[in-house]
Amino acid sequence: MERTPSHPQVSQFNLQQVLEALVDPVRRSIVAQLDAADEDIACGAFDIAVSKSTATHHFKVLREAGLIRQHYVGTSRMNTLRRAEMDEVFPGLLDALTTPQAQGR
Amino acid sequence: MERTPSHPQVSQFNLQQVLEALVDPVRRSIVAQLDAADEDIACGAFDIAVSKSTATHHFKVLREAGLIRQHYVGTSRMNTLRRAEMDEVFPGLLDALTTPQAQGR
DNA sequence: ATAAAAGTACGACGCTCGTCAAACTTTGAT
DNA sequence: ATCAAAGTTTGACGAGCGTCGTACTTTTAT
Repeated sequence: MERTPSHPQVSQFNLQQVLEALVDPVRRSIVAQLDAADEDIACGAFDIAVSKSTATHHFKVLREAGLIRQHYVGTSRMNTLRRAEMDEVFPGLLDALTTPQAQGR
Repeated sequence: MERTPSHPQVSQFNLQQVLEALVDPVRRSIVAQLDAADEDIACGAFDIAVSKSTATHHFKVLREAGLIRQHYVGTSRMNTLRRAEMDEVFPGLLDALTTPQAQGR
């Protein structure tokens, strides 16, 4: 188990990869839950209807796209939305997706 | 050949479908070219590196998602970006993707 | 009338993606 | 020491997507 996963730098953010991450509804739900929360959230604490191994996959895709940052606390892996960094590179993108307007569709 | 294809109404726009349309680089390129132009563009006049049948497929996906409007002029099928309508439903989304900032990544 | 131009429709093919179960690893609690 | 909790890894499977070529349709030009 890799305990210190690599995160891309802001300079490496790539639109194609970010969109591929955000096109999946489960992953978009994860992003929305992180955006709505004001604390980090453990992988197992999300409201998603998939198995643990599938969840691991989704978190990996989000992390590698630069959307979330992960770090361990005990056996739990905590997740943070890299909001400011994403906004810096793709201004307006996360706003457009986390709006209640968009959420409703 | 269907000469009057159906276009979704604004009330039917769906985020999942729009993102699935925009995640493909060829389709995003079509949207970008339409956004940059100030006139309608015929299907055959786009700078895309795929066959005609594949192009037809991409235009269909964009149309059914509500991103473009199509109408015939002779044998040519003209395409228009439904910018205002998209902005109304998903404010900021197209802006975020057509920014030179985002284009460069 | 004939032919060219512009797309469309239809299969078909490969590849990727989301999904899961099972086995494993690491940490923390008893 | 043991055991439970939380994720990860691996391999597999099925579905869907992007792609193409070929045949077809509709319109326009000759």
